[in-house]
Amino acid sequence: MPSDPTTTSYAVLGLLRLRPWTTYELAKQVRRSLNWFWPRAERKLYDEPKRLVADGLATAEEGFTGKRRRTTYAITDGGRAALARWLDEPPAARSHESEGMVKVFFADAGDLDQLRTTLGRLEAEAAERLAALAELAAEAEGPFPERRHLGALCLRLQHDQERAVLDWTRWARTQVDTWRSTTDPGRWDTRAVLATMTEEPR
Amino acid sequence: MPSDPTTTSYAVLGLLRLRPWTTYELAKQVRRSLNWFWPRAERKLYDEPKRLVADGLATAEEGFTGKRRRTTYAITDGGRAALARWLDEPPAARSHESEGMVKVFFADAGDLDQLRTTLGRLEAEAAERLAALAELAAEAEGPFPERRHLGALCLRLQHDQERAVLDWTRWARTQVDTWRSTTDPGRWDTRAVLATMTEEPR
DNA sequence: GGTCGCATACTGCCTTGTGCAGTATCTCTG
DNA sequence: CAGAGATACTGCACAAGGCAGTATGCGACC
Repeated sequence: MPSDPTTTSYAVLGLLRLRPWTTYELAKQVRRSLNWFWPRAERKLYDEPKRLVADGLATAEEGFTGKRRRTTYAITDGGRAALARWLDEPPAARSHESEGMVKVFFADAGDLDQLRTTLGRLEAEAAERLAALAELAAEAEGPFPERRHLGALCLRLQHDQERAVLDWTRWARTQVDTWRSTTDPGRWDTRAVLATMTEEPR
Repeated sequence: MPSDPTTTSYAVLGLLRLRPWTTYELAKQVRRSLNWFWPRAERKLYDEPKRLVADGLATAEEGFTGKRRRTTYAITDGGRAALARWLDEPPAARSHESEGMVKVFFADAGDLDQLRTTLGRLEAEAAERLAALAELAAEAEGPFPERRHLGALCLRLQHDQERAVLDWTRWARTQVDTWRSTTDPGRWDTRAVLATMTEEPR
């Protein structure tokens, strides 16, 4: 017997609820939307629907494009029910991974130029992502116009977070430029920066 | 021959550069600091130093507390060099995981109450994390006062992102409260929300 | 008509990482 | 002197990532 469905199972199930998909289409759709807050390798998205079928949450239909085999997956009533139940459960804690921040944190193992380069790369990344989000927001017609309001809600958060990162990279750059070295911030007022985080509204 | 060190390897190496640690101490230190932008299970942190030793980047010293075995790891010169070289490499892309956002995105599989509950949980989580960050910022003396400026830089970003999430949860709540159902936003102006993301400074 | 490049549609395999259970010993407190 | 919590790990099963490899379909261009 298969173990409990994972969040990734439910994410795929959520898409299957909208319409049937082949795994290839599923993978592309995930890259457009879910990838922002639930990134999963394409490889994984080819395995996941099989598990859903094994659990009775989806069905698989074999088809052909000429000689090429093609599996289309669709949600079942049991899948729809499981999805609705899952919405009630408390979500797992958020998690952020940023190798760039690890490099900033350990910047004192290198020099100021290395730190500036890392900050520049983080800035470029944030700018690119913000541009990609703006493009998504500008699209007049997405594939599911009846779900546009939910997309807008999610896009808004993604955008605000990306904006925060971009603004930070620029601020960090100006701050670091006043340092004497990665180990000596000179007259930089560390305490003042920290204080802004303690004297804030909740 | 072991494969290339991972980001996690370098993260542990970065801490070993500061002083020698036992894995237990290492795990606790990671939870305090790195966990915010490079979260790794405690289990992994027990394996990682062994690989560093195998690669010649660290050394292990067996010790005893009474009868209890205890391994203390320390960085080598090769480790210090590898760490400095690693700082030059472009960092991997950031990645954010939020099961809560997946639930918001697929909220149309459930009702408004479920969506409101999920938003409430996301808000509580963000508030807790923000409070934890404020506490870290308020600490007069951390274990490495000479690295306080780097900690402040990282803390600032973490704080700004958390703030963005908290503000969003509250905004989202007010918006959702005007909806008729999860599938019908009523007079809510989806287009206006999306427009704010396209008409912005870069 | 042919072939080149890109899209479609997967599978295998190895490594990384998570979560949980289990096994000790040490130290402090009442 | 018992019990609770901290210290210090290991084993195992499963989730997930990354890369290479194997096809076929289809449209563009010569």
